[in-house]
Amino acid sequence: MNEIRIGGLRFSLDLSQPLYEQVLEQVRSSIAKGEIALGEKIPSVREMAQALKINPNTVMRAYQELERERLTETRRGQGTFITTDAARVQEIRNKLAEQAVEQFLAKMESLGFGLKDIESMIRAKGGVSQ
Amino acid sequence: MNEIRIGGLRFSLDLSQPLYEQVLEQVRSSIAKGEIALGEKIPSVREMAQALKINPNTVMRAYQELERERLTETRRGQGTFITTDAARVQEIRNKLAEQAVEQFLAKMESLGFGLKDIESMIRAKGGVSQ
DNA sequence: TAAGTGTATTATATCACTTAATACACTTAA
DNA sequence: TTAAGTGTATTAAGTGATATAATACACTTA
Repeated sequence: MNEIRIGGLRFSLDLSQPLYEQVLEQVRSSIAKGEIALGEKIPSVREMAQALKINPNTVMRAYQELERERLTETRRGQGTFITTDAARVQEIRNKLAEQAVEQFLAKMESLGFGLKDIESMIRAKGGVSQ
Repeated sequence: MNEIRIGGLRFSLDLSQPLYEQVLEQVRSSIAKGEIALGEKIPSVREMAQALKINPNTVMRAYQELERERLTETRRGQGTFITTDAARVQEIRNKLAEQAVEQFLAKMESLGFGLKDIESMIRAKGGVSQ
């Protein structure tokens, strides 16, 4: 539970993956899930770096990718804000989900599992709500 | 379609992932799927390296991991052979599938998707046989 | 004007991965 | 016995991604 809370966001970083990627994915998930409101300001690069105890450049790298995906808008001198474009958020959310599904099905297929197997395994594991 | 065939195995390598990991996973999948018979010999380290145009050390790394997982048995001077332990193969196959399912569900949950959503997306994508 | 933003640059360090070149122990077949 | 083919170990080197550090600049706001 190495969880860090800052500006309405939750982070837990480890060494299993590049830091910038973890920051990117966790902010992105928060946006996709609607845990952080559209138009809201997220912590500044320096603030985030200090809170997560990582280098500002590493945070920058994550923030720049978020902007490239148009999930955030950055205003020089003001800060970084979640986009107000709800459609864009849904677009990204669906794209990421599709990628996850494809990748998952490919993996399962490579192990020789069929659709029926996969469905029953998911139902068995299903600790997911709804 | 950068596919390479050697000793009943199919490989397609790229730069998106460590080479030794790709070799490992692709041999492992072939075993799990039963595409290569139990007890069968797989190409020698040097032979495989030459065919895939990679370094013998890189192949070694993959082969050693396969042996650690007890999916292969190596006999000095003779070669590397698929295990004859069918139960072990199923064990690994199921373990990998469980991991894939867990990781997938975690990812989907992080995007705010529930079980129903997931099931319908899988049915929609389902290009998998059976 | 001062403090807080995003941004860019240069340098350095570390680590995983890969290749290369050799060498050794073992097995098998000629 | 010998030669060729196995797995295995070692040492060295190069490369690229990642992360840090230090600094500077442009912009905005109070």
